[in-house]
Amino acid sequence: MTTRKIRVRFAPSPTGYLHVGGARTALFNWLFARNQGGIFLLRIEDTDVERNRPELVEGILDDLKWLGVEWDEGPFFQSERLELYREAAERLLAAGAAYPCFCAPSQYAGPEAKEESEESEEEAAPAARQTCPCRGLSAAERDAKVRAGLPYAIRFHVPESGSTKFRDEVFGDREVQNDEIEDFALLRSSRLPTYQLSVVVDDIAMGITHVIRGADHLSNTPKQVLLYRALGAEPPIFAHVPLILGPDRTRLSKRHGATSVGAYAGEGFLPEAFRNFLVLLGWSTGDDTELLDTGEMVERFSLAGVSRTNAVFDRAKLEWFNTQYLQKLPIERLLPYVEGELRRAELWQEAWAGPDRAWLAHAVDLIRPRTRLLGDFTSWSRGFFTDDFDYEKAAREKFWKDERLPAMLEKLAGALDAAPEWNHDACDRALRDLAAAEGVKAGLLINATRVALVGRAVAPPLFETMVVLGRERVVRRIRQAIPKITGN
RNA sequence: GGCGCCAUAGUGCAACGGUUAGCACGGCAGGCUUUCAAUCUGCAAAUCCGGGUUCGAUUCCCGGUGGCGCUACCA
Repeated sequence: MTTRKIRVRFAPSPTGYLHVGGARTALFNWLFARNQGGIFLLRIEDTDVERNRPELVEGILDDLKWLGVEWDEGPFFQSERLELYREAAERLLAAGAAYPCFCAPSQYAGPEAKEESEESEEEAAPAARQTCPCRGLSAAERDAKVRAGLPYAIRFHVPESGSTKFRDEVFGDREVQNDEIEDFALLRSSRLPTYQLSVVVDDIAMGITHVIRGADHLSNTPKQVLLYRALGAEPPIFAHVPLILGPDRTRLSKRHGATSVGAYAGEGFLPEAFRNFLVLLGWSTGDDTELLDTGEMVERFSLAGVSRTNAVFDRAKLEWFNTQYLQKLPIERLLPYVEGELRRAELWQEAWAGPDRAWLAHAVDLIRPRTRLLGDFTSWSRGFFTDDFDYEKAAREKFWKDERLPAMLEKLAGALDAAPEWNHDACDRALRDLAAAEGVKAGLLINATRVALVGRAVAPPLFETMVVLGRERVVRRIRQAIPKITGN
């Protein structure tokens, strides 16, 4: 096979945050590089001055790091390599592979014009391939226009016959007739390169061997292959990965709610869970394996396993993955995430990093079977970490109805206060003895007490909760709750 | 409009000429009784349509339909 070292790249443009589609592309590139012992580099495609937002770059890098996708080289910025693209364009111009175009940019209709033509129904222009009139200009005419100071773009002269072939590891060998390809722009009249030019120049310069990117680039690939050849380079191997769609099967966008990686990080998803979910969108191991740790992912990833079908982003499944990781993550890996969550909620206490670390671990282990997101550690389980919590309405209505409760809870508080020991069995015995003496089912007291202790109907088992909270707090919270029950 | 790609339960994937079409999420129904968003059990649910090829098509070919993409001096 090839002796050349595999080199791949992820090339986002800072026109927005890192969205899930881009994240998945980055992940695939990274996995492929790691699997092949190759190099993964990062390149920022910031050649569109209009839409470019430099302040967004840092966020994109942060999101990639959060995901665990780390680059070996870069980030490289195209805005710092403009001279390279200009030279390439000039070279193609000199070689006759490109020509200056003096047309006004506006005469190339954008999306709006397209909609208009739909309204005017039938009369849609049969426009096959539109050839720029500037292509036919004689050398003298061109010189005259240039000398007159007319602004011009540089356009690639696509061969009028023949076909262009390339290899795609996902979609197979492709072939496109050249007469289907329009003369595309390489350099804008502002002397800034278009994507088509800069991507090829850089991929050549950076020795990229495999271009793994979204399938939305599939149709434009022939243009780039033409450019590689015109620039005297061998095209890389391509691998276009299917798109990620929203639940309505249209391209994922803000309309579908959170689409940025950062939003999911902020919502309390674990990076390992998010990554696992992402890798299975458009790729599979070939068997029924779903839970894959980083090592397994790297080991098993291959372009052959990439699907050709667009995938719908399913948040419910993402939450399931998160739940899985939340349950299985070793406590020492989970604790830092919980700490972050508690800090955000302003509930963090320094002692939990020191002497009370074991207590925190105990509480987290008790709470986690019922958690799906990190936020669950500060929402319904808030009462474990602070006295400042409230009694959920649904919980009060469901478990604080019996009018005998205030009296019984007062007795329970007394019994617990006097219990010879403070552990699961002692609490259990104290409560059940009381229930028996009062002639009520233990469940009545258990459920009412749970609400008194943490304010929720859905919460961990009671006696372990008592152990975690400690005798003093348990007795106090039961007594504090009593008046609220009466008034209910 | 033109060109292209894709098509298995609601969703993500398996089955790459022969299976009762498998797994997971979600859904629904029960169990547990110390709540449920925890847990256990069970159930429903798919090969887009029409032609071929073949002893045999989810699978190969053609047509249709649908979805998506591209068709920018955006990336």
